[in-house]
Amino acid sequence: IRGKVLAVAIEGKPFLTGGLHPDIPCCFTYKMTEISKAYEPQDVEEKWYQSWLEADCFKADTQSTKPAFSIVIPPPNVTGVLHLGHVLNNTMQDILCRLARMKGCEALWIPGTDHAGIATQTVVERQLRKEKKLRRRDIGREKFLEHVWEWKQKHGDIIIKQLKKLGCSCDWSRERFTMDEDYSRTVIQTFVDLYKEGLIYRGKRMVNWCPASLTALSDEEVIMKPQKGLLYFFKVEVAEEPGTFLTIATTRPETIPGDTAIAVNPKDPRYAHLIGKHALRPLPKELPAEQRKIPIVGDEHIDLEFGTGVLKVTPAHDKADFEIGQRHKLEVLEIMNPDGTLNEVAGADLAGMERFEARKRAVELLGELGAFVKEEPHENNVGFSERADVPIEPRLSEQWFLKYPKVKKSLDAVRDGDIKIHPERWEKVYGHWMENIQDWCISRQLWWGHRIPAWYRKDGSGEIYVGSEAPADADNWEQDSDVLDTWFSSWLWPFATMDEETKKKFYPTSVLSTGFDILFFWVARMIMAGYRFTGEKPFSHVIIHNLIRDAQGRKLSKSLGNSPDPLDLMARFGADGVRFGLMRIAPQGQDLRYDEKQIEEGRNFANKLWNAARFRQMQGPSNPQPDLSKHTLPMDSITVVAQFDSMYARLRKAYEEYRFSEAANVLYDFFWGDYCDWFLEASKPDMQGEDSAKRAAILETMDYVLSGFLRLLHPFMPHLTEELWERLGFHAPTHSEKHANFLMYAALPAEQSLPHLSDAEITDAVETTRELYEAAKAARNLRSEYKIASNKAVRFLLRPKPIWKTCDPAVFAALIKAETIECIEEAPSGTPSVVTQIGDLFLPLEGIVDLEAERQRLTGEILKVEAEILKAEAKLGSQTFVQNAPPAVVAEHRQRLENWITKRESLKNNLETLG
RNA sequence: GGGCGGUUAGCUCAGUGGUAGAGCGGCUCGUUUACACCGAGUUGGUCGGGGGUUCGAAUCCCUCAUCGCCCACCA
Repeated sequence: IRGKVLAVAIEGKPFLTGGLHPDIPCCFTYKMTEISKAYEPQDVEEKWYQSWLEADCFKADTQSTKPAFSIVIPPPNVTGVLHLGHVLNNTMQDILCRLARMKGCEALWIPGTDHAGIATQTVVERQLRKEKKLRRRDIGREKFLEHVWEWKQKHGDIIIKQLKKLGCSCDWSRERFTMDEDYSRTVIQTFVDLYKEGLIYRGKRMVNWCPASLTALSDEEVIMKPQKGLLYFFKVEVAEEPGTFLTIATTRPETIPGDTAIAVNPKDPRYAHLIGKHALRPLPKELPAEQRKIPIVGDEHIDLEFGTGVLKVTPAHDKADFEIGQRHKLEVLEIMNPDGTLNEVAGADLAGMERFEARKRAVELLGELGAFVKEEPHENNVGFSERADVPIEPRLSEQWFLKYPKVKKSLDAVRDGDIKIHPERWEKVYGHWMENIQDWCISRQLWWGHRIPAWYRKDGSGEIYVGSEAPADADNWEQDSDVLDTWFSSWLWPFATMDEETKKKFYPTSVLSTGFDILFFWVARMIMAGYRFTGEKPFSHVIIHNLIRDAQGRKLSKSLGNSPDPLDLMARFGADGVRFGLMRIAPQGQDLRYDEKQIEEGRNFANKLWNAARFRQMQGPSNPQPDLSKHTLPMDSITVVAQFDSMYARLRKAYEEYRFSEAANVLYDFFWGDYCDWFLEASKPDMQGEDSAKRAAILETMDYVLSGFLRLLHPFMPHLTEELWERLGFHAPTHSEKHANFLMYAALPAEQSLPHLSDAEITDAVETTRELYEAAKAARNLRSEYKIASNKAVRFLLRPKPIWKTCDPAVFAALIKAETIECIEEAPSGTPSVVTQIGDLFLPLEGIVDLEAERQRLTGEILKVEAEILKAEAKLGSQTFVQNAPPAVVAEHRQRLENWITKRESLKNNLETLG
């Protein structure tokens, strides 16, 4: 189209009227689409995710010559559905990956899921019981596992689909599952290697037994909870001294039949003389006294202060007692079945009873025997099974254990900064755990998992075979029925997910992002596995984020019903809105309180950006690759670009420290405040103005800032920015020729936007603009004082200072909604005024002004200013300050004082003219 | 019992030595052609208490209080 464009209409409705001057010939072709006023994310997000997938944007190339950046996803449970914690964690990872691509790295993000032994098995068992009234033992191992696999096929990719909705740029072609064939082979081989090295051994030890899941658990899977219970006191007779009784305090009277000693501290004067004698255990009562006779031993570990200072020792059912038993070679008497019921050893009265029932019964029995003394309320810590949420039972059983490899190396790696944990304080926690590390019980009495590659000879010879394949004469052997702890597979995750080629390019990985709750379960173990099996660290940086809590500070949980569904949030606010909203409040090192308001803010910001882009689009086509050096930039443009640069600098710093909320806030504040509230508002008059060069310069500025901002924001809000990038038609140097059209591969903007201007020119513009904007605020304040409607244009008078000469009156007028600004030399009498750095502003409102009120307002101002002056004078009057403070600080105070004094003079002057 | 972290506006939190900040909420005004998922203005704080270092402390040190978390075999 060549000619004069007066207006543009779409379907008969005027669309582009205000933006073009009728006398300016235009030459452009412009594909116009009507843009809706509010951003509607759903279609946009779906569309772009598909486009990225179709163009293979997430696929990492092992042959690439670009520097590598890699992350492995903390594999969510295959049973899982997305919760807010996943959203937080995976958004962070996505941001880092997308940023890396824009920095010119070859980024790989490996996704996958974890088979989650107990969790998955429990879910499937429950379903089986509900739907088919079957228990797993009814159908046998093989059939049961078929059910689990079936279930996994059906539900296993739910969480993966949800991650896609969130916009995660994982390389889905490399999705892994901890029970994949390759992966399983690695797990088994690992076991075999460690066994051969002597680090894995089998032994009968005290383990944490879960009577509900019927399996052993690692120490990490046990959660200590304070419980209100009772401390029971009962007495036992000393066998050698009939009539002498010892009173014992215990929380677990039901284990009395399992007691094989009484222990006292040898330093305890009350009891020391009894050491070596015997006591008569009251239960089971049917046993003859001779069989109830147990030794009284002396042990340093007995606390003289607690209870009566006499401890009953139950080596089979208490960890500490077991150790005392070891020290004194005590008999180990098991009185409990795996499911937590008492067995016949406990005696006829208790046999078959559930453990808590048995406790009550035992107390009754003691009473009947006259051995019961008293009970007291007592609070103690009881270990609960993390999964089943029932008290665990310390139990002696035959299990497989791992002596951790490379402990020292792993400790040093973090201590020496080879692996950095963010925030740093977690390094201490890590160090503490590593220093007190205990052998890891790795066998689980479950079916769902990697079966332990150990075979026992059927002939009872006790011969054990451990290997990655079954022994040749398999018929003579029986495989161990247990499986490995899930974490025994996940600790290999960073490298077991990679083939040789991938490892060469992408291992060690760059960053690992996870919650602090699995620092020991997973992170520490991965480090040790990394050093042991690859000879290298598995990752260089660990980002630890904290828990999301609700507005009341409670943990988010299904049972409390306070756990919002991220899919619902994404449907209502858009994935980008959820991502951004959450990132803005995701500080490190502290739990974050979630409130839907914050997600709403994310959505609002998306809408703000959408409309700012829409505003630009209405002014005509944008320059795909804006170039500021071709224009004479007005002051406001220089300022906003300088603000963009300093925002970008702060953003880089925030990224360096992995401070995502800082990064999000920096982006938010610049765009909403500097760009929209000030720059866009200031530039509006020039959009309709006569000066085409100026208009072009401003449009170029908008293009420059938008193009840069979209790139910087992209990692946080990938869909929306990609959409606007296309709509505005921007181009930038790309890091992938194949994906040149995608914002997601665009190079980041230059760090210096105005290299053609001198520092002085920039500082000058920024300073002047700041004064002008400050003055605008003061003027708006004055309008508001006099209740002038914000849409009403009024006349202002200005007694200018020299700086006014460099300001654009039209801009100022627009900012303060002035009909005219008339420059004057003398303060007019009887007129409300405000004192600013660009001059004294007067608001002539004849007849409306309450002079007395205005006088009071000005007097109040003067008082405030005088207080400031006094403060400043006191400061500068202090010799110690002037002598000791840095000269720059002193100069700053001097300048401040001068400004206050000038202001006071002006105010006084204006007050006088009121009459 | 050991360790770590928090305590700043009504709420959620920034702010690591130089004039106490943001968002939300509250209140007032406004539908002006980017945006009511909006704009303008305004109201909120002796920075948990006490002591110390310093010319100067929300910021560094000590101490107390309080809340939260992690670790630990007082039965």
